[in-house]
Amino acid sequence: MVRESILVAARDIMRAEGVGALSLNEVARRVGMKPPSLYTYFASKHALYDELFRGGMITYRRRLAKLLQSHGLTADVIPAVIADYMAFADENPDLYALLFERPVPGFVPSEESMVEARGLLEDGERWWQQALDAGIARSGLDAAATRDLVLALMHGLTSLKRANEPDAPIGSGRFSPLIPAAAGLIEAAWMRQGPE
Amino acid sequence: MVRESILVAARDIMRAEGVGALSLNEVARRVGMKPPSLYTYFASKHALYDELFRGGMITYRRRLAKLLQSHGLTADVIPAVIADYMAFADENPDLYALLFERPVPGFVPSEESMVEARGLLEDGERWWQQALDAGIARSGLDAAATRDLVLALMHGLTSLKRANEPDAPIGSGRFSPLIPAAAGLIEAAWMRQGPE
DNA sequence: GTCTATAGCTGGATAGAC
DNA sequence: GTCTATCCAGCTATAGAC
Repeated sequence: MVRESILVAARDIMRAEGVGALSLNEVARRVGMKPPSLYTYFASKHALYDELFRGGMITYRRRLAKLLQSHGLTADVIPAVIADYMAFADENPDLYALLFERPVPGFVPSEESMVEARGLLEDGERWWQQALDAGIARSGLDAAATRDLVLALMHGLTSLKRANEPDAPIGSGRFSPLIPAAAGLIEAAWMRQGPE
Repeated sequence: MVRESILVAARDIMRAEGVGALSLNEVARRVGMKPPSLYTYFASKHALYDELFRGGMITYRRRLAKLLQSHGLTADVIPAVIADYMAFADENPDLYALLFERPVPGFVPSEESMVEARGLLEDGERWWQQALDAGIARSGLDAAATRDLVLALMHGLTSLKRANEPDAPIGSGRFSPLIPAAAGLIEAAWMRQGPE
């Protein structure tokens, strides 16, 4: 599909040069077209960004759901959730930046895309709600706040890793080895077993 | 000073349009010059970025040192450190992005600037080393890793706040109200008083 | 130190032929 | 659906007059 090859070329550019460096001229060059022909497939550069944004959200949302479907959200799965977020960022640095760092001045996702973004947040809230209801976790916060604090921790590790040592393999470097300790923070504070 | 007014104009643009949207043409317009005249003061656009990077690092480094000089790094000062990082980002979104998110493709800070960046990291390591040596904190990690994990937490909260609700006043919104809970995580896991 | 002039390149997007 | 031609604009940076 031509459409697909355009998206692939766009992602290649974003990965190599940065999300903000996407250029339709360069996309056209790579897919062997002249720039005006792209407008048959996308109404504008922002429409292309938007499609990648929505597709990326859907991809990560499914990926996270798959990771949690078997276990539910328990203490022992938290390191895997954090590691998977970091792995998603390493495997898809273009999508990670586009979805979670908003680096394109003036790009605002469409309402259709925001539905997916909100869905991801709602998924997270639901999982934490179940964990809190089941007594697996006692954070003293509501489910949304619990989700946000864990999100901050995993996003912080990942964002710093991307900015400071993007090419460090997972398992080495300053940040990915901290994942167990990060999960340990949550566990020690919220998931200690024993009497209340 | 002309030099100073150029830097101010550059920051205004970065704040309004995004760090990547800085343009020497626009800077010249704002300071009432023609673009070539800027080259009397800065060798290139990257040199301008670099000056802002180094100045921003020095500013934040001093700010953090001032915050910690009286107390040292104790459990009760951690919320203030996190809140101050977030406040620095809200007050200087241009510098925050430039220093801690590396959003400019191709911009690499000069060695002179990296001295400051490394200095900030070393300061942080030193403070945690003192806290660990004094028995104030027991993280089970070395000082550098302890610093990095706390940094991830405060950077995550701040980065998400900037991306998702940049205009929320501190005290409202999804993220800044989580600062006490974030500090509580650290405290509960590492700074619990009492027998080992 | 500031200017004009200009090189040289990039970009997004549209009109209209085929 | 793809193209040529084109518009209009932006940009960094340099040469050289004043």
